[in-house]
Amino acid sequence: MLTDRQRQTLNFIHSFIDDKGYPPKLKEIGDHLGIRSRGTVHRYVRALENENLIQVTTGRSRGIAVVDNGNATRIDENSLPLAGTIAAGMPIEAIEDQETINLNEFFVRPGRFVLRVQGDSMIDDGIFDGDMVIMESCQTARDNEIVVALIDREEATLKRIKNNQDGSISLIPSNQSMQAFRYSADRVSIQGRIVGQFRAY
Amino acid sequence: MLTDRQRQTLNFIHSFIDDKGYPPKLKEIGDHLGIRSRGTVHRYVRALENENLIQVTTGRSRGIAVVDNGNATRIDENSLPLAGTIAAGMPIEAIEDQETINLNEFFVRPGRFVLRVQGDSMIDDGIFDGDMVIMESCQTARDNEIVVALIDREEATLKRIKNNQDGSISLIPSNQSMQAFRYSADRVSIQGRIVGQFRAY
DNA sequence: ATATACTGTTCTCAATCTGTTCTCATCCAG
DNA sequence: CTGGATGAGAACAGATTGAGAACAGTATAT
Repeated sequence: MLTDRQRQTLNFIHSFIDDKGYPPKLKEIGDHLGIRSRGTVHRYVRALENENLIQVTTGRSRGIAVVDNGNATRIDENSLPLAGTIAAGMPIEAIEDQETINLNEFFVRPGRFVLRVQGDSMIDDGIFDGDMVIMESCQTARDNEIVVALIDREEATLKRIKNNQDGSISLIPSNQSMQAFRYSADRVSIQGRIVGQFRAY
Repeated sequence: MLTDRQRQTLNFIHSFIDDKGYPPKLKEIGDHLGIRSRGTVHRYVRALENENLIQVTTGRSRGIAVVDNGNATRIDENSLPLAGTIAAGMPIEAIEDQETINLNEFFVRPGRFVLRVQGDSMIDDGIFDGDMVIMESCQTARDNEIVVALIDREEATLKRIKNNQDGSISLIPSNQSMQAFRYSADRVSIQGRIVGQFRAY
């Protein structure tokens, strides 16, 4: 069973090797963890060796080798590395900072639900046929929000909303070839507003 | 028979381990449940141990291990209810079948990473400026796949790929107002192919 | 090769964190 | 009212963490 610091140490060793192709020195580990004492770092490395997670060649610099045991030594299995923005002129492999993103923590909250989108009424907002949208339950919405609205308690649609001054509500598709519809307020009930969208290829 | 708080404690321990890969500390449990006293949390942990639902290594931090009994009725806190397809004329609230979707299980695999997209070169594929794309590391790609390609080891871009018969490679933006570029194969290295896309509002 | 700087290793000391055990107070159902 | 569930917090022991000294082996420059 690893302590927090031991886990962070192992994590760093792995990503360092992934990144550079060779293992780090004690000082490099310490720099990353904010530890000034090589002795302290060495204690963690020793602990990891005892747990059979790495192998250490005694005495030699960079003498750490990871033990490739099949049962995934990846630390946070539910996170993906955030490799940065694609545009700047940089190889993806040169990912230095180990920022990660956990999709569940990012999107999953009480009161949210997922809908599969059918149709092309929102393609100008990048919501395509077959996409999934993450909605948050709510009863009201501000202008221009994308909401699921139930019309006449029968038909549910995903549209941008506009609360008109006369009290009526316009539901506006994001598709140049479709036109908005206007309903009296009592015919429309908001079911939720969009908080996310995703798609699998 | 568990009390509400005991059940919540057990649920949290399970999902924490699912999520992070290691068990929580008493304080972390308390933070999640809104309990300031480690002593109170400890009482719940002790109760769960007496019910044989977890095992505790006395004295050590994160010394909790789950007991894998089949009759686990726990709620998966990391899932969202899949409310169905939006189009059929049904109120969202009338969700009968509790199909759920777990974003992490859906998208997170070893060798994948996330990129934030900058620019409009893929808007016709519904990939907008600021969106995130989930990529899977790979060296080759088939025609028409969306890939991250590194050009001249300098510039990384997200484009559709086409392997031309003469050995050159075309990188095709999904934007009517932009044009494709063709490169000799040795100038282009594939970094990964798209497997998902998501966006937060 | 030799001197010098660097790196790994072992130890100790001090501060902080964490689990554990208790007691006291509050709230609620029967 | 009584008993059970819940929460706060004090007090303590042991675990965890960080700093740094001291030493030996290794790497590097001259």
